[in-house]
Amino acid sequence: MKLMVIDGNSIVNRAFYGVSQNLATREGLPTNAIFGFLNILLKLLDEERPEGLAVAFDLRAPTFRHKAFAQYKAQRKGMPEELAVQMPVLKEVLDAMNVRRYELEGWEADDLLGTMARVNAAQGGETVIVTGDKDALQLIDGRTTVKLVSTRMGQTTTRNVAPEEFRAEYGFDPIHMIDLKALMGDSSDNYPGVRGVGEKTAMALVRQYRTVDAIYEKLPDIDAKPGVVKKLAEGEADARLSYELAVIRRDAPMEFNPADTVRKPYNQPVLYQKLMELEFSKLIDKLRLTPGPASAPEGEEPVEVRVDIVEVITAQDFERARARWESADCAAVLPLPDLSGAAVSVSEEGGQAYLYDLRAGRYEGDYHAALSALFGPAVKKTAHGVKELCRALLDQGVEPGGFVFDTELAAYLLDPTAGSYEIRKLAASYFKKAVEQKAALQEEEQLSFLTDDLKARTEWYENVAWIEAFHALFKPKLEELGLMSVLSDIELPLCPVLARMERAGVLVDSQALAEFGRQLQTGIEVLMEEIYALAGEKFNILSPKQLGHILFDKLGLPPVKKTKTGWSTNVDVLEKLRPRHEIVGRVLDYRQLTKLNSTYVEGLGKVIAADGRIHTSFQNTVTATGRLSSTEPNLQNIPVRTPLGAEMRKMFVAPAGKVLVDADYSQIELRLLAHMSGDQAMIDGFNSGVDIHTVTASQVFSLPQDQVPPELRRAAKAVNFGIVYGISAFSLSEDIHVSVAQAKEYMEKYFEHYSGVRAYMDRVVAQGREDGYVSTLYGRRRWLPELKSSNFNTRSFGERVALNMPIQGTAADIIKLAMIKVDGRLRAEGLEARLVLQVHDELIVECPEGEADRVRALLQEEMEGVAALAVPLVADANAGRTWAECH
DNA sequence: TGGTTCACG
DNA sequence: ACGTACGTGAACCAG
Repeated sequence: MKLMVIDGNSIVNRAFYGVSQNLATREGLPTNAIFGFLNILLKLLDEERPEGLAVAFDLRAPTFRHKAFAQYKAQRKGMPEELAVQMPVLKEVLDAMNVRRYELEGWEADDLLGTMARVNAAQGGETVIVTGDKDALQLIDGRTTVKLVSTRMGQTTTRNVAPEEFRAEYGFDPIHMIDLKALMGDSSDNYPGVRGVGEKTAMALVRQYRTVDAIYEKLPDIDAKPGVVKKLAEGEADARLSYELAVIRRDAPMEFNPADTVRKPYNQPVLYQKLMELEFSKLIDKLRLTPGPASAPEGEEPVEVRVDIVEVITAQDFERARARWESADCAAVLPLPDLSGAAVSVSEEGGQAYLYDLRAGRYEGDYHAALSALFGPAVKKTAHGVKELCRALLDQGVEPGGFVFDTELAAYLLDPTAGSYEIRKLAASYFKKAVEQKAALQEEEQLSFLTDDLKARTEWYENVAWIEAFHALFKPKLEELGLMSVLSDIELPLCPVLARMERAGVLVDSQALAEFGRQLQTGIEVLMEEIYALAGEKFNILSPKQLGHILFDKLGLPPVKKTKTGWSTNVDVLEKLRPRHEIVGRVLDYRQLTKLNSTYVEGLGKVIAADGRIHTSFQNTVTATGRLSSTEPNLQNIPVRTPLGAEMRKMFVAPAGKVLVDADYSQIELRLLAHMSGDQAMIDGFNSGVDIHTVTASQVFSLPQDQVPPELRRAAKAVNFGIVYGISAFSLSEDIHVSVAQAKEYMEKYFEHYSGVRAYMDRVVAQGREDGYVSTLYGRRRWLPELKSSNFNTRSFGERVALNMPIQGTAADIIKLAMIKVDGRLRAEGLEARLVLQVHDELIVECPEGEADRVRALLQEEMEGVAALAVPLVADANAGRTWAECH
C-alpha cells in the first residue's frame, strides 16, 4: 500500500525555525512548531493522499546505538526549551488525529523510517519518506521515494526525489549517499567526515569511486589533487567512523505492520479540544471540527440507491409527481434561489429513489400552481434553510406550509457552535468517506465530457440527495437528544414569522437621518480641529496606534492597559485619563460621533430599500445560545444608552396613520435565574413587585427598601448581571469601580441571601461537566468540552458559559415562542399589525393607529403568557410614532 | 485577515 | 497562581 512516513523531529525542527517565533497561546505556551507541523502535515496529505500514515520520533536514551561514537552524538545540541515544551503537545494532537506514532528507545527517527520503508517494500508497498534531512536520500529505491521539505519565510516547499531524480542530480546511486556523507561529514548530525573535504570534493570522489572502501583500497593512487589524497589518508579513521554514523539502519527492532498505519477519522471531540487549547481556531474551521457528537460515525455511510431522474414537463408528469410527494413521509426539496426551479427527492423502502426536476422554463403547466402545491401543507417536506425559502416563496406569492424538518436548523441544534452548516461542508464532516470517494471519482473522470449546465445540474441533484441523507441522519439524533420539540415547536414555526418580518422591514425617515448626519459631520470637524490643535499635529484619531503615540508618548499620559499589539485606548482607559488632559474628552466625543456617523447614519443610509424601509436578515443558525442575530444591517444594536445615540431611534418611524408598538420583557434573565435556581428569596423578591435591584440591595445590605442609596442599587444591579454572566470578583470590581475586596464582599453577601442561586450555579456546572453539555428549559443544547479542559482559562470559560447559556438560551426560546404566538394572533384576528423587529427581549410591531391599544394588550398578554414560571413574566408595551417615543 | 473598538441585549 | 463576565455585528486600521 501507499505509505507516507514522516521524520517527526526533522519536520518539527523545520516548522520551529520556519514559523514566526512569537506564536503562542495567551498563557504563553509557544505553539509555532506545532502549528507549522500540522500545516505541513495537511499539505503533505493533500499532495500524496497516502493510505497509510506514520510519524517517527527520536527517543534519546542512555545507550546510544553506537556506543563508540557517543562522543559525537553527545555534542549535538539539545532542543531549545521553546521547542521541547511543544513536543508532548504535538504528540497529543497527533494521537487525537489517530495518526500512528513510532518511537523506540535508543533509536532515531530515520532508522525507524528506513525500517518501515523496508517492511512496506517487502510487502509490495510504496513508501514516501518525508524529511528535511538529505541523509535520508540513501533510503531511496524502486519502492521508496523521499520527499524533501524545506521551509523558508513561512512558506513550505516540497520536492519528491525518486531514484531517477537522485541519479540525475548526484550522478550515483542513492545508497552512496552514505559514502558522500562519510567523506564530507554533517555538521547538524555532528560527525566530521574527512577534515578538509567538503561537498564538492566528496561528490567528485563518490561519482568516480562510488564507495569509501573503494577509495581507501586504491589510495594513494586515486584521481585527485595531492592535497586531497593527503587529507584522505590522514582522515581515514574519521571517514570510517562517519560512515557508520551516516548509515540509516533498516533493522530497528520494531514491530511494524503497514496495515496498522491505515488512516482513520480524527477523534473529533479530543482533537477539537486540543486545538481549542492551542487557540488554532482557523485550523478547527479548516478541518471542520466540532466539539459535539458530530464526528462522522463509521457505518453511517449512505446506502446504495437506484435513482430515477424525472423531469416534470407535462401535466401528467406533475400529477404523478405530486401523488408521490404527498405520500412521502418527508420529501427533500432544494429550490433554486430565485425559485425558477425545484429539485425534489423522495426515497422508497428498498433503495428506490425518485429525483424530480421541476423548472419554470420547461414545465408546460401552471408553474406557480405547481410551486404552490409543492410548498403547500399537503406535501410534508424538509429543506435546508426553511426561513430563507419561506422568504423566497412569499416573494413569489406562495404561502409556505408543510415544512416538517430543516436540515440546516437540525445541524445547528445538534451543534450550535459549529459555525457553518453549508450542505457540502456538512457532507464532508458527517459523511467524510463518501465525499472523499466521490472526489476521487470525479478527479478520475475529470467530468470533462460534461457541459457546465450538466455539471451544475449534477451538483444540484447531489445536494438534494444530501438533504435527504441528512434528514435520515439528523432526525433520530434530534429525537434521541430531546431536540425534536425545539425544532418542531420553536424553530420551524418561527421561520415564516421571520421571513415575514424581513419582508416587512421597518420604515426609516431618511430625511431626518441625513440631517442628523450633517449635524454629526459638523461636530466631527470641530472636534477634529480641536484635537489636532491640542496634539500639535494632525494624525488619524481613529488609529489606536497613532492615538496611543500622541497620548502616551507625546503628551506623556500614563498608559493603563495593554492589548496584544500595544497600549489600549478604549473607553475605560480614556475615562480614567479624562481628568488629566483636555484632549481625552474630545477624543471620546470624536469616537462617539464618528461611530454614529459611519456605522449608523451612513451604514443604514446605504441599505434603505426602494420602499424607504430597511430589511434586515434575521439569522437563526448563528448564536451559541439560541438567540437570533441580525445582519445587513444589524438592527439589534441601534444606539439607545446615550442621549445622542438615542437620537438614532427617532429615525425609525411608522408610516402616516400608523404607529410602532414596542414591548419588552422586564428582567427576563434574572426572572429565569430565580425560576431555574428555585431560590426562594429571589422568587419572593420578584413576587413582591418591587424593583429587583432595589430588593437585592436591601437584602444584601440589610436596609429598608426605601432607604437604599443609588450607589448600592447600582452595585446590586451589577452583581445581578454578573451572576448571569458567571461572575468573578475582579471583573465586578472593574465594572463598578470598587476594590476587589469590596466586590468580593458584595458577592459573599449576595450568596448568603440567595444561597439557592449559589447551589444552582454549582449544580449546573457539575451537571455540564458530567453530561458534556448544558441546556435550556426547552431542551436546546450547547456542548461544553471546555469544562473538562486541563487549562485553567479554558475551563473557567466553560464554567461561565455553563452558567450563562441556560439562562440566555431559555430567554431566547421564550421570546421565539412569543413571536410565533403574536404573529399567529395578529394574522388570525385580521389585524393589519405586523411584527417588524426583535431585539432579544423586545418586539416591535407596526400597526394602524386604531389598532394600537389592542396590539399593546395582545403583545403583553402573549409575551407574559408564554411560560408559567415560579415568578411572573412581565412585559411592558408602549406605542409611539417613532421607536424613540416608545421608551 | 486579525485586532481593536464600540453599538446593543 | 492562574486572568478575568455572556451573546452578537460592523467599521476601521495595519500588515
